[in-house]
Amino acid sequence: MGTTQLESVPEPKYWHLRTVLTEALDSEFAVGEILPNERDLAARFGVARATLRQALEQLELEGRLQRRRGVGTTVAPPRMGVAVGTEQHAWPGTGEDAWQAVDCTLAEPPASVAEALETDREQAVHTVRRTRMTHGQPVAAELLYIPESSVPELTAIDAPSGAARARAVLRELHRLELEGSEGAVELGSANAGDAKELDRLPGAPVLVVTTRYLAGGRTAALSVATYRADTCRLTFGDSGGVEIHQGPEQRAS
Amino acid sequence: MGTTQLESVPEPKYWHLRTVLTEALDSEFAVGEILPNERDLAARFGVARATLRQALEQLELEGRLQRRRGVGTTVAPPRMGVAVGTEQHAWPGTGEDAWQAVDCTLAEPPASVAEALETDREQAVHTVRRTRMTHGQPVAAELLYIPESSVPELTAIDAPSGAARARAVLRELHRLELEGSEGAVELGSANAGDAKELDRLPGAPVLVVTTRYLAGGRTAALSVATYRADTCRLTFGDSGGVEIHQGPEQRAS
DNA sequence: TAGTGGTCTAGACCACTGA
DNA sequence: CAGTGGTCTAGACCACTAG
Repeated sequence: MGTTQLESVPEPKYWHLRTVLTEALDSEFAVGEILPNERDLAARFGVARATLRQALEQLELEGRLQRRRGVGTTVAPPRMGVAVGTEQHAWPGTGEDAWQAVDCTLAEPPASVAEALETDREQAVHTVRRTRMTHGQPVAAELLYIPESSVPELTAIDAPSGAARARAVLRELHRLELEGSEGAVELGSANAGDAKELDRLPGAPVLVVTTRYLAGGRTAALSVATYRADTCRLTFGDSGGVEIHQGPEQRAS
Repeated sequence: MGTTQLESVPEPKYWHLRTVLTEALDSEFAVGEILPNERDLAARFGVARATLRQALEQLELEGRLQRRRGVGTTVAPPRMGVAVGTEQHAWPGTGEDAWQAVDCTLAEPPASVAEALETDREQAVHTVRRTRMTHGQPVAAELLYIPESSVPELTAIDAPSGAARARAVLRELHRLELEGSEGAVELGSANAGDAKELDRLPGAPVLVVTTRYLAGGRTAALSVATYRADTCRLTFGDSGGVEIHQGPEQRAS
């Protein structure tokens, strides 16, 4: 006899579980604390492990939990506010932001990048790979595409590749007068390369920030940065941004 | 279809499946086309249905697929660019944006909202609920919190609630001189209410845009808008934003 | 009513971490 | 090594949509 309650609109078990766990996290657990393992939790709630995991995945997506294979599930700290708006009027790599140049290559870009850059497909571009650290943790991996024509003085630079060359390219880019920028934010999933740099598994949810930098009436550079969606809150505008934590469910009927 | 041997780092089946399906979507399917059902697809690839679903979930998260219960899985169109940056210097509800007022109530706010508004907890706020439509589809649900002190002339307005009152509150709000705004974007999951307005299931991934509007040296209004992460690309800056579609996997080792 | 995606189960094995 | 989360299976039933 299964129908014991559930009113007229039966709620999925994993969703109800998410609510229960959310309340438990708010009231009974401290940041960094380790939860019981999945098998114990599933038994305690009387559900299959897969169902329990579905609830944990939700909470991880919301930045409430952090799961590490071989270690356990811990209560995550509030998301870090990461400024991306103040850079809208500054070249990448200026200021004291915590970007760290990793590598730089010169090659033909993917077709989609060439299109966005409005260059010929054969036009080579410098591809600078950078990592952004905040509070000692990697929060973003970026690919910066700079057409050769944006930094013509660089063709004869010494360093063939590596971080030194990346910094040289940025230095040269900053000689241009930035006229403006525009960008977009969307949800994506980390590919193998980004996942490794962000210390996550492939497929982890990321916020993809695409920015086009304008100078000399053209697109002088294009940035595609992937931010860890579980740990980051992207802030725009003058100060650090607003921090709102959704309270308990609104509007139950 | 050579046996691309899995080297020392075996790739999960669902991840490999995601790659294969991505390539198939790029080359063999048109937008809106219906895929074979999950049971057939799973059999075709020789995996369990749950594994196949894990791959489909990834693709849905990336905005490549759209799944509807009772109907099927279809190829999703490219994400819509939705401007949120140009509003940074305009009050909500001005301009020709496709917001539609739904309701308005006057009550004490949740604690987290009161804190962000920098008001006393007992200070009542107008809560305006709006929906944003683009291309005939709902893309965002918003809760706009306006302290009573921001629109004092409104205390004696006629309409007690409903869309009419919502519009009246906005009208009154626009009499203030906007001094600036700041905001943040983060990943969240739709609660029951937002999910219904966005035509999604609870837990669906959303981009939560929190904006604080400044006027008279105070926070005059606070907006919490949830955008459908599967169909929306949030654009900032002057024009429509950059559109980059990640090509095939980079950097296989 | 037939067919779809959504939920759930009870197992199994694997990859990784840390003692 | 023992214990953790990650992957995978082969089923089952349910909620929803459309003809």
